[in-house]
Amino acid sequence: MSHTLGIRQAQKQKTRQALLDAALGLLEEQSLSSLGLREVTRAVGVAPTAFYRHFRSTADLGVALVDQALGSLHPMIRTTVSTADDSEERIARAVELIAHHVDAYPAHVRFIARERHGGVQPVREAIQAQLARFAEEVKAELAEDPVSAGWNGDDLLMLAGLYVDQMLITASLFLETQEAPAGERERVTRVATRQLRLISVGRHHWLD
Amino acid sequence: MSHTLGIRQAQKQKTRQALLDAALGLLEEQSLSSLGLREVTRAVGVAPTAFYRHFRSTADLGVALVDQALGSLHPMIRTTVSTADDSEERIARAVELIAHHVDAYPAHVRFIARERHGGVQPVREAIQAQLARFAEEVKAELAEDPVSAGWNGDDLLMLAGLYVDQMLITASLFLETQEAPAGERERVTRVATRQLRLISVGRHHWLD
DNA sequence: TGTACATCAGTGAACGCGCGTTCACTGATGTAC
DNA sequence: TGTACATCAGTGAACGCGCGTTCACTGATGTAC
Repeated sequence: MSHTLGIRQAQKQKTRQALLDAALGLLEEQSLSSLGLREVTRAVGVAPTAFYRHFRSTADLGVALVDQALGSLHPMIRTTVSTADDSEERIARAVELIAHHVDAYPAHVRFIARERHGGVQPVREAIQAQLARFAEEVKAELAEDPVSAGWNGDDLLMLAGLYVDQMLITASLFLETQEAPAGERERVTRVATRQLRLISVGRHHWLD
Repeated sequence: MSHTLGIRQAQKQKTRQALLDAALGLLEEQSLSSLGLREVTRAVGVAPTAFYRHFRSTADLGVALVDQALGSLHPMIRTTVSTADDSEERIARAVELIAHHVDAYPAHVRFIARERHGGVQPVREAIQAQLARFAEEVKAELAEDPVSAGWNGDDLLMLAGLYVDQMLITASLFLETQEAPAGERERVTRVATRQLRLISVGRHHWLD
């Protein structure tokens, strides 16, 4: 049996998660920079002072959100990249994976896209650090592909970064289609597919 | 002689521009979503109520900032794209152009990168609309290049979007190097150059 | 050119409100014996 | 198992403060004659 939390700790974690969830919800319509501690506690239904039992500030809460949001993006990016090598079919499946992830965790995607260049430094840095880790992982995965024979490390990392950025851009575009007329989603799918294809073509002819 | 403003209108425009400039400065450390009207007027040295003579709200001011910021990005993107076709030299010059633009207008670049996915809807929409216009322009420019012979319109627009996004990402990376150890700038230059090169390679073999 | 009136960018006082933070507290949970 | 004490997540009152917005105002600039 794994470690079981006491009643007290379990309740504390539950409240903490409720604060994180409420914050994520409130961040659909504003930036972390303007998120108020009282807003968050009000949404959860606890006293404002309870906030301090879990976080020093909303910036601190933001850093915690980065881990949760990128924890969910992590498997998506890994799967997408290992899928998106070259064949038409596999690229199409990769784009579908991104679309499904946006459907499953829209608030996470929005949070990362918004705060990646947002006004709260510690959060920005946490996101950059995690994305850099992702790029390293993608690089390692690319390195095992036969297409990468003859590539040096810098170029592999460059390509990995291109994939990670491209995935975030595409995810962000899918997010916008949630409140857009039907058909927009298909358009985004087509554009994203062709962009991945162009990168794939460049990759195959890199050493020509 | 061009139209000369009266003293009153000239002074009004001066104050308006002072408000825009002050806001842009304050936005280096926060998002528009948390920018206060009183902060801005305090920085300029006018009464809070003077703000309403120029803007309905900080969101309204943000939309005005979009025009100014993208007005400065406009020539940069045009020149970069018309430069970045294929040859090694021209790609290198395009990346230099981006770096110089970031040096010249760091606050504009930061503002666009931050608010493109930021928490203020009208500003987000204004940025998306302008970037879409840029992509159309880039598409028109690409269409005249012999390399684009045989390309359909959708694919040209897809490539144009890829260039625009890539430029913003690169500009944003250069921005970060302003407070980073020397050498970071060279690293960003090298990575950006190779990413443009990979896109260029993909472009040349697109119809293979 | 001079005069009388209109315009309107910027003022300053006042308002009600929600903010972040402090503090001493309560009462359920945890621990030692 | 039962008792006595310690811990600590969440409370609720209180604070000083800066916010956005209203309003009637002032005085330099603009306009009509």
